[in-house]
Amino acid sequence: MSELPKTYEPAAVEPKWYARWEEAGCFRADAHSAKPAFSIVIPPPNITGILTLGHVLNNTIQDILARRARMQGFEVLWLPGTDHAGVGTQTAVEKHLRKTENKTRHDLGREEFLRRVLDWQDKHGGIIIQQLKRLGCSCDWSRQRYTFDEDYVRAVESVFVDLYGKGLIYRGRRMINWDPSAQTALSDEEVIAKPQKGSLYYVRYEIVEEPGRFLEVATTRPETIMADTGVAIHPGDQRYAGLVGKHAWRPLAREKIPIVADEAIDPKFGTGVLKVTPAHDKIDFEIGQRHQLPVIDVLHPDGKINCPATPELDGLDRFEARKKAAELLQERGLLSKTEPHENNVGFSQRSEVPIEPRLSEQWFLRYPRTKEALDVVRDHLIRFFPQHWEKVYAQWLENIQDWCISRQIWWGHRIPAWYRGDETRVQLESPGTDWHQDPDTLDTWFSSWLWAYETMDAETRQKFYPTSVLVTAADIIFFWVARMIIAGLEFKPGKTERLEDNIPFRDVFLTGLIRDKHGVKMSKSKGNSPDPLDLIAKYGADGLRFGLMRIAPSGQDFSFDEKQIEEGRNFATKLWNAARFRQMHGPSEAAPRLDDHALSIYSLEVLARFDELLLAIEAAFREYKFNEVAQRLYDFFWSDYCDWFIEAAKTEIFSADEARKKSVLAVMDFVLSGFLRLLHPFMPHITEELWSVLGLSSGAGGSIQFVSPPQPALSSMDPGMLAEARSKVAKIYETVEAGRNLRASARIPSNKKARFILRPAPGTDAQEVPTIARLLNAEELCLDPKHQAEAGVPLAITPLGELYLLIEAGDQSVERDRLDKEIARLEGELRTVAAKLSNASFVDRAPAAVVQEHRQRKTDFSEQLAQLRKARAAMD
RNA sequence: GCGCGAUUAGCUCAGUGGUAGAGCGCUUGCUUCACACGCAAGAAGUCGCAGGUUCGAACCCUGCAUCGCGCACCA
Repeated sequence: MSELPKTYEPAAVEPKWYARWEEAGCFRADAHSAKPAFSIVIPPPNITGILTLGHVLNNTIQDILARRARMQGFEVLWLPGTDHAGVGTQTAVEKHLRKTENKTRHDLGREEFLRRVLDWQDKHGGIIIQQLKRLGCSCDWSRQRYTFDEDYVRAVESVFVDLYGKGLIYRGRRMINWDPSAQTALSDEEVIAKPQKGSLYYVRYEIVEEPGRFLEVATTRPETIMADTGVAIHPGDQRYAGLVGKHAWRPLAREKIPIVADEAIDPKFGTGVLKVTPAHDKIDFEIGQRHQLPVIDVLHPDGKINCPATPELDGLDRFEARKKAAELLQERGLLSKTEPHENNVGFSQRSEVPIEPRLSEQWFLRYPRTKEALDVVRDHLIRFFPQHWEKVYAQWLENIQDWCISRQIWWGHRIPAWYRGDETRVQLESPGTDWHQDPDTLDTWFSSWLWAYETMDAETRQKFYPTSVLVTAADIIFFWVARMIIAGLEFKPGKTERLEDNIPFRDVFLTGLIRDKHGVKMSKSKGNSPDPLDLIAKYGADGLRFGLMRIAPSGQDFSFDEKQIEEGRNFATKLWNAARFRQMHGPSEAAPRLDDHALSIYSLEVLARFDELLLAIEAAFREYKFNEVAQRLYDFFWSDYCDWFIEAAKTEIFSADEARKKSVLAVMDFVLSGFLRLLHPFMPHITEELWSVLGLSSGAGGSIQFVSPPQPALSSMDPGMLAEARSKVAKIYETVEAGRNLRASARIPSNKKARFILRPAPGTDAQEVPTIARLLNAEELCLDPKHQAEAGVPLAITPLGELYLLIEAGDQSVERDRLDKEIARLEGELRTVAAKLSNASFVDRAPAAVVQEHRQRKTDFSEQLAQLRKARAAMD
C-alpha cells in the first residue's frame, strides 16, 4: 500500500483508471449472460459535435444508472453511437466551404460535396466519443454504432419501403415549411414561432366593377401581393355586402382577381378583408382550394422575389422587397396607412431564418399507432419522469399531423424511390439503368427513430430490448421520444407481439435545460456555455460530475455556476483526505467485522445514519432524483462521517486501548467501504483509486465496479438499545455545540484551549468526558455536581447539565448581553409553545404525540429559562 | 386562448401539514498532528400576492401576479 499524496490529482488518476477499465473490458455487455439485463441506448450526439454541458448532464446520469446497475448484479448494456445529423453537418461543411473556398455545394456538385462531408467527418468525427470517455462514461464501445453504418442505412431504407407498401408513406404536393437558407423542406417540429415586431400595411384594392371604390386589405406581407389570386371577406360581413362575385384590381402586377366569401375570415382583424395568396400561406392555400383560385408562386427557393412582371421587386430578397413594395404602393396612392404590428413568425430551428410556407412535392408519413402510443404512456407501460411530461406528449399525439420526411439536402439517407417518366417505384435497388433515384434525403429523425433497436443485432435484442430507461432532454420529446415509441409499436422488434415487449424503453427520464447565470439557455452560438473539457482540467471529471449532479434538480431547468463544480472538486478532496487520515492509522480491512456489543455510541450513531442514508438514496433513485442522492451522500460524508464521527472517534484512535481502537477503525472501514460503493456511480475514478489504494477489495486487485452495494449495518440490532445510544449521542453533540458557542461568544481564539466545568444532569456518563472535551477543544472538562459558579461566568444550559466556561474574570458586559439575548430568545419560544398549548382545539384535535412534544418543549424551556434568569440575577 | 413548470436567505437550490434548511457569498476566530479545496461560531428569510380549508399551511384548495416552456391562433 503506497502512501497517499496530500492532494488528489484527477488529471493523473482519471485517465489511468479509464484506460484500465477499457482494457479489462469492464463495460462490455454479454448477450449470453445469465444476469438480468439493464440497458440504455445513448441519445446519439452529432458525429462532428463537441461535448457540451448538456451532454455532460445527460451522460453522467446514464453513467450513474449503468454503473449502479452493474454493482447491483445486472448485465449492463450502455450502447453508444453517433448521429450523422443531416442538416447540422451539411450546414457546417457549407459554412466551411464558403469561408475557405468561397464556394457553395452547388459549385462542387453532389458527389464532390459528399466527399467533402466525409473528409469533414474524418477530421472532426469521433472527437465527442473521446470526450465522453474522458468524462468516464462506461459505454460498451465495442458496440458503437452510427446512423450511417451500412446496415443501419439499409434498415432505414427498408422501413421506408415497408411503410410505403402499407400506404403510410405517400408523395404529394402540399404546403410545407420551407427553409430558404438551407433550401429544404422542414417538419412542423423544426419550426419555432417567435413574436416579431413588424408592420401592418393597409393596401387599397380598387373594385373593377365600381371604379373609384376601394377595398382596404390589411397585410403584413405586401411583397407577396403579386401572388394574390383573390380577395376574401366573411360571408356575413355587412360592410362588404354585394361585393362577392365582383373583382378587384391587384395593386401590384395589376390583374383582375375575384372577391370571394369564406368562413375562415375573421371580420374583426384589420379591415376584415384578406388578400388570398395561395402559394405563400397555409390558410390562403385552403381558401384558394375552396374557391378554385389559381396558385402563383413569386418566390425563388432562396427567398428572393421571382416576378419579372414587377421589375422593381424581381430578384430582391423577400425582406427588402417588403419595404420596396410598400414604397411602390405609397407612390401609387394605394397604401392608406401602416401600423406597427406584432405577430408570430415561424423560424427555422436550424438556420434561424423565417420559414416560408411553400407548396411543394414532398414525401409524407401518416403516423401509425398513435392511439397505442398514447395508451402505453397513459397506462404507464412507459413511465415519464417527471410525470407531467405525459401531458405534453399526449397533447402532441392528439393533434398530430403528417410528417414531412423528405429533405432537399444531400447529406442523409437517400429516399429509395425511383422514377422513369410517370412511373414511380419504391424499392431498395434501382429497377434498371433508365430509372433515376429521387434526389432527396430523409429527415435525420427518420433514421433516429429506429435507434432503440436497430443498433442491436438479433441476439442483443433478445437480451436487452426493450431498454430499461431513456435519458434525454425534454426538448426532443416529439422529435425523438414519441417517434421511437411509435416505431417500436409499428415494427415490433421485441421477443413477442405484446406491447410491453415492443415499447423501446420502460422509463424515460427527461432532464432540464442548463441556463447560464442570467437564466439564458446555454448554447454554442451564444457562447455562454463553458467548455466541459476546461472544467474537467480544472476540477476533474469526478468533480464536474458530482457538482453538476448535486445542483441539477430532477427534470427542472437550472442555472449553471462554476462555483458548484468547484464544490464537487472540494468534495473529492475531502474524501481523499478522510481516506488519507484513515490510512495513517494502519491498513484497512477488506471485510471489516462489526461486533455489535463492542461498538461505541458514536459508532452506533454513524452506522445508524449510514443505514438511513441507504434508505434515502434508494428512494431517491427510484424517482430519478439524482440531486437528492448527491446531496445526501455529500451531507452524510462531510457532516456525519467527518465532522462528527471521525472527530469523536479520535479519542479512541489516539488511545492506548488497542481493542477499542481496532473497533473504531473497523467502523471507519466499514462505512468508508460502503460509502465508496455508493459514491462510485457519481465519482467513478476517485472511488476506484481509493478502493484500490486502501485495499478494500476482498478479491485480489478487484475493481469496485462489480462489488455489491452496501447493506444496512444495524438491521439485527436491538432497537431499544440503539435508540438509547443515539439519544446519548444527540445530547452530547448538543452540549458540544452549546460549549463551542460559549467559546466563540467569549472570544476565545480557536487555537487556545479552554477550560469547562459541567454540573451534570442525572444520568450523565463520566466515561464520555474525554470525547466531549476533545470535541470542545478543551484543555479540561471537569464534572462537578456541586459546582457553585461565580456570577458572570459564561453558562449554557445543556441536556447534560449546566456547562460553565472558565475564563479570566474581566468585562462582564459580554456575558450579560449574551445572557439577555438568550433569555429573550427562550421567552419568545416559551410564549409560542404556551400559546399553542392553551388553545383547546389544538390539545383536543392534534395528534397526541404532537401535543406531548409541545408539553416537553414547554417544560424544557421553562427550566432553562429559570436557570438562566438565576445566573443573570446574580450579576446585578 | 389552452396547457405545463417555476416563484423559499445576496446567489444556486432542498424542503408536501406540527420549532424555516444546505452550499456558495458575508461577518468573527483559527495554519490545532486528514483536509485553508479546511475547522469552529455567527448574521441574514413577512417562504410571489390575496382569499379559503385546518387546532395548525412554505406545503392542500381557489384566484391573481411575474418569469420560463409547449400547443393553437396570428391577414
